[in-house]
Amino acid sequence: MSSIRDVAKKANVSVATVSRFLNDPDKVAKKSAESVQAAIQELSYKPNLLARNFFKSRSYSILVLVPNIANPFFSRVIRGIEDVGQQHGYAVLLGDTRFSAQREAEYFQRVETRQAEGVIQLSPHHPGHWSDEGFNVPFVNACECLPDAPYPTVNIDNAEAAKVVIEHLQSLGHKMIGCVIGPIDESGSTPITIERLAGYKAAMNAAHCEVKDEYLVNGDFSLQSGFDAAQHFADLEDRPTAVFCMNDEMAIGLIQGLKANGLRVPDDISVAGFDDIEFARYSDPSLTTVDQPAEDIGRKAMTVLVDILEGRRPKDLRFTLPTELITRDSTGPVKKSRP
Amino acid sequence: MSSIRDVAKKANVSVATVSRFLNDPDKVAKKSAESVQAAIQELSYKPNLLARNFFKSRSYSILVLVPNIANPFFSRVIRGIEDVGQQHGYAVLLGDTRFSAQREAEYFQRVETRQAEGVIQLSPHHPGHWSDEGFNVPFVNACECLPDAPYPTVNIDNAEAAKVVIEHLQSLGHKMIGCVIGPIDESGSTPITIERLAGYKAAMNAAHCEVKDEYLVNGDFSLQSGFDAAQHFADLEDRPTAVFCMNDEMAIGLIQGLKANGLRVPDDISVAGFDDIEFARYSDPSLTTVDQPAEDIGRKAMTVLVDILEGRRPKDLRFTLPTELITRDSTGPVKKSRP
DNA sequence: TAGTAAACTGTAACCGGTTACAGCACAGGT
DNA sequence: ACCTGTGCTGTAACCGGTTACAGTTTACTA
Repeated sequence: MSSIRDVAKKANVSVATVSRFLNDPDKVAKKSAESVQAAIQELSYKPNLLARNFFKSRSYSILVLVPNIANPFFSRVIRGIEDVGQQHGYAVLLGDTRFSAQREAEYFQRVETRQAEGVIQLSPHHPGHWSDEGFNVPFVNACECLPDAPYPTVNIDNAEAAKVVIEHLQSLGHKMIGCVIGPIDESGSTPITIERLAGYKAAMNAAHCEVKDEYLVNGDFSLQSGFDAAQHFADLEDRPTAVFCMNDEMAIGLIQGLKANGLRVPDDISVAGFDDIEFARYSDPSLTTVDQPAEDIGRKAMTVLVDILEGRRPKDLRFTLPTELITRDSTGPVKKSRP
Repeated sequence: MSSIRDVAKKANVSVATVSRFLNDPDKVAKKSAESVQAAIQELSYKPNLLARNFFKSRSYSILVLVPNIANPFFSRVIRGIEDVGQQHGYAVLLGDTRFSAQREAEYFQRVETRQAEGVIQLSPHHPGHWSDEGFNVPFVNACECLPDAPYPTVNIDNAEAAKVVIEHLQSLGHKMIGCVIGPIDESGSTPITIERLAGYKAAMNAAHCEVKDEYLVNGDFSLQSGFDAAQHFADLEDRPTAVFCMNDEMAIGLIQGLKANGLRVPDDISVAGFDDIEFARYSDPSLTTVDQPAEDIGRKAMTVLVDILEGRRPKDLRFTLPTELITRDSTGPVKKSRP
């Protein structure tokens, strides 16, 4: 494998000239440039970035911590991250944490040992949890963020988006509206569940709709948990006429579960989801949901991280991206009476 | 940021001793070990892996090239890769190529410049396409592989799996069986389409079922292309009684499209997919499909690559993992006559 | 033609680990 | 007392780039 010194020898110049040619060709005379170029060709020389990065003490890599890579919403966020990273010459190291704090800590080692320069975390876990120096690590939190985080966050207005969904259901005449929530934790480490729940309750209160305990069902964002929730609602005496699910997977699972219980969507019960994953359009009925700009969230998060890494202070700590209610066929007007 | 020399000074030993302590504590005297340990603690020293990797000329990273990260099947493969990588101390660099040869080439630079030691490619593109030295790069091809590739491949027996699906449909009485195929290219760069098509044709021929041109519809593995294919079948005079789709997304799209055309699944037309993504179980009707061991494919591919990187010759070049037909509700017996 | 600024080039130190090699201390055998 | 082997340690070279600094050439001006 040829090195810069081989090229220098072949081109009859010094290593410094070769290095300069590679980094800023304008700095070397035309004649030198030509012979260096020729030597590089001939030896099919490729600079060893391990050496360059070592000297510069930079890895040009960033770490993405994602709780579940198999979730199509996160995949899209990662695609956005990746795209901006590639444009700026940063590689993306993938860390699928599977909701395990231990795995998070393992991956975080990469940053402490300089293999990654910064972190984008798609969960709300604070880097301070992993190491004393956590706070100094270039860090951006996306998707699920604590509202008072001391580092940049990129997400949406979850409460507002949930409120818009509930208001949509209310505009169709629904008053008894259930909700399949995400994992919830008193310590406040599950902000999206908490925020979307707050939006749900705010809209319910504003319209003087009662939020009965039995309207709330715990889920874990999986298809199965949505399916299971259907049984609960089907068994209720005073069944809600509409159910808001905190993501599309649970909504799709719920719809199948309701059908399995002989209930029709939206005739007997309307269902709304959240995220607008691609499958939402192709569920039966197609799913009313909230479009999150997943790729844009990723792009923004990476853009902010690149800014930090290149020494530009981001103007802001809070980046809130717009959402859009996508009305499809899973929500419809409430039926006055049941047959 | 403290270096190994700082630790050596504080512990009153040489840098060599510190290095030895870090790499093989048994090699240093107990007394030295203790004082080095204490110094490391005190300075909260973390070895700079950029330096270590540079000296060893290793990056302990591998590159995964994936045509579409948003596809849940690929996500699962990546999860398997990642898992084994983490176990062996390798980081996973993600390269979402979006089917672009140019992006593939850009990512491949990472290998040429030593930022990644090897490549797992989930498409059938030969590394020789990117660079003259491509052949020497530790390389494993998974998921979609050329049958005569000179490098290790990890996948399933696509022809056999497709044959099993068709035989299942035939056992239900179907003779007119359509097929929504993947992208196809005469140059042989689309092996899964070609192989699954071969399996389909083999089973059809074996049962003396005619394969009419109009039974074959082009798709691109997207939900939308499945949806669009429905129109074609709905318009046919001699409509097939069953359709095999080369992946689950197209099957789910097809089912929705058929319903939109007033056809019932499976009563009017049976539909089978391929991959057994999580959504297959929750489509309506639930989807008969072929389970691919996605995570295992990823695990095996990474295991083979690690073997190569650590100098162990893999025993084999071909790794074929088992598939399983999952019979659900989207396929049913053919109806003798239509109303 | 000399003088000076600008353009270019080369030497060698440097980054922070690893490791070959030589050296030292000590135990045990003769 | 001497030799040998074992266990541990330190010195310094090394990996392949980058770059400060000094030196040389070229171009232009007076």
